[in-house]
Amino acid sequence: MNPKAKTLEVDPVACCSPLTEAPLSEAEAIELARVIAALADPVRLRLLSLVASGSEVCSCELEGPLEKSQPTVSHHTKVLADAGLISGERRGRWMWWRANPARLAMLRKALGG
Amino acid sequence: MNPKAKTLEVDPVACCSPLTEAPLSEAEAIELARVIAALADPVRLRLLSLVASGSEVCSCELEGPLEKSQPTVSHHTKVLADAGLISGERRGRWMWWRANPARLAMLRKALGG
DNA sequence: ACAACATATTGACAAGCTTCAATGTATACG
DNA sequence: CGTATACATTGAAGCTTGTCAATATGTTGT
Repeated sequence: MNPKAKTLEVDPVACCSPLTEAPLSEAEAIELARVIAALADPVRLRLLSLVASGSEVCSCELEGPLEKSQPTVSHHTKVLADAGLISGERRGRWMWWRANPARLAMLRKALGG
Repeated sequence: MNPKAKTLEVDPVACCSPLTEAPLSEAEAIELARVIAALADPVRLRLLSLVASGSEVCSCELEGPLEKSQPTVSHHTKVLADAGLISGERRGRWMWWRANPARLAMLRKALGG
């Protein structure tokens, strides 16, 4: 449909069997690493925790707590959204972000859950 | 004791409350990101899955499956060990690696488990 | 002591990442 | 329409990372 859509181009809730059970294939490892890399940054971890511990957060409410510039916040929300960890919805001038719990659950399962 | 010891300089089983429950502090986020960054690489994910799905694996058994040079494998084992995710023991000429399940459990918990 | 082997370290390079200023795009309100 | 607001994109600087050749360290057996 949309050839440019990068968000959620892969299954959001299943990636690979727990890495404690069987060796990962190279393809599985690449896909999993892409999601994990989205979390391998302190600013994005805090951003996600702000979004996930609330119900909905708009971008304008993130610059303050994160102490980062507006382009930097926009960049990080994009990385997290491309990894399927958050989803954004535009309402008026504001972008409202919410966490995707299933995606985090997938990660925990891949990590041996 | 050993001022050079980088491995496990932090609590291996507790880092921070689940990021779905409360916003992370900056210090918690930095610490957590350091561990997650160790997993944000396809080669290290496959390495860890090889170690964790077996009981014990020696470095010499990793170069083949990973298709990486010996220094590269050594680098990756060091990164994972510094993050507390695996532990190595030298027996004779060989380094034997095993996974630290508690460390993975800590990660899953921090990710909302 | 010497040679062979397994692993660690160093140094170097390419690639990627984080950050922000500047600019672009889209929405809302007079 | 024009202006203000919220967010996205671009481009560039500085830093980090993954990789391997070369080399060093440590261990085993002769």
